[in-house]
Amino acid sequence: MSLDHILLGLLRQPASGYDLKAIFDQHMHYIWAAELSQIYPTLQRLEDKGWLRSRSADSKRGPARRVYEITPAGRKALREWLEMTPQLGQERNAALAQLYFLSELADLAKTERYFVRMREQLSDRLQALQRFDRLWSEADPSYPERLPSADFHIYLTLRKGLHSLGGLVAWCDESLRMIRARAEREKAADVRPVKKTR
Amino acid sequence: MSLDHILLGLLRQPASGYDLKAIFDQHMHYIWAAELSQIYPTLQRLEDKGWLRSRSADSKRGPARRVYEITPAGRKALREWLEMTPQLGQERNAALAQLYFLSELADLAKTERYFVRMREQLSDRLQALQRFDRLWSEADPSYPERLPSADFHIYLTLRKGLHSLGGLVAWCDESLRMIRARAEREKAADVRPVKKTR
DNA sequence: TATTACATGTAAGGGGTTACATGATTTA
DNA sequence: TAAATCATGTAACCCCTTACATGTAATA
Repeated sequence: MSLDHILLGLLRQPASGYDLKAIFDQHMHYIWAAELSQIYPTLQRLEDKGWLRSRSADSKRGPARRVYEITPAGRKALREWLEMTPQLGQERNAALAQLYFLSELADLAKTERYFVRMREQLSDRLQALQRFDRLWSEADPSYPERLPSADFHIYLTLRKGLHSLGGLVAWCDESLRMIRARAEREKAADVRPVKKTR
Repeated sequence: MSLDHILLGLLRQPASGYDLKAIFDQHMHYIWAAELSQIYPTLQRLEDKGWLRSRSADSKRGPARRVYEITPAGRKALREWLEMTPQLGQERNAALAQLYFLSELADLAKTERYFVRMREQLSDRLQALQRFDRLWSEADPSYPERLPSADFHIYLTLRKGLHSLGGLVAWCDESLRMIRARAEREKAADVRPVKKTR
């Protein structure tokens, strides 16, 4: 049901399916992903439901655009969703599941590689958010304390990304320290007995 | 594909579908969720594929248990999955989407309520993890530095939970401070003009 | 001339949830 | 005697992804 309500939220401003895809990719990628093949039928369904209305508009190239907009009934549904308690979903973290079983490989160097890669991916994302944060703060004198309400709420979602990615990068660093200390101990425990038994 | 490999990982120890459900709920809830209605057909499919084998075993009450176990081919598939780069999925965070649009309600008290509830849910989870962490550390003298390899990897997944939940609770606290400061300013800006225009 | 961007869709299939069906044994 | 636990499964449905179909206009 979440995609429905996200589309309602975005369609407080009129937009086509194609436009919405661009918004998902450019501005909401750290919150929700959606493909065009899911967006188009969802828009039709929401229009059938009376939560959206659409009109045809011509485009410069390609077929005519279908531009959707929220209706009063849609706005009511959106507000009801927003009044709900925060919708925390179940965890489904494949990367964490890999780590859970990674001792199967019986090779600490593989675990170290896992964290090196993980850290790279996370810190790329973190740096992108930090860059966005910096550009915003430089461009907008009201940032962050006196932002208009809509921007302030978006700013809070940005802070979430910075906090949780920051925490995860710190986790990687801590883990790498522990893994390397363990590797040292393994090496020491491995070499000495061999020498002794010779 | 992740559930397949998680089941392979768990079935290095023999277990029935019913047992696996209990493991998901009790030990893997912060990593992955699965329902019995998904587990049973998946086990059959993995057996057809040659990654699992099963035998019938009688139970004290209810129908006979079907106990599954990984095969050498399954272990190969598991290891290949573990060698893959960490499988970070796309974000799909409904609660964050709610916050993104929450200015629609035009009521900072609603935003404050959102964070109060969010903080409750997160700190419940955090406290459960902290409690588990504490009990483990008290029960196991090898904790955490000299844990056996399998336990050490599970410990690292636990640290992830502590880091990211800790970061999120800090985010809630920071947000609540900012929201309350904003509410103060709103009140000040609201009351004075009214008095003036009278 | 080939690729990219614009623009809308359908079809097939995978992954997951909710509800239903069945029935024995233990506990309250 | 009713409820909870043990135990296995099927059916219908929803959400999402990948692949396919179609065509125009600008850009490299």
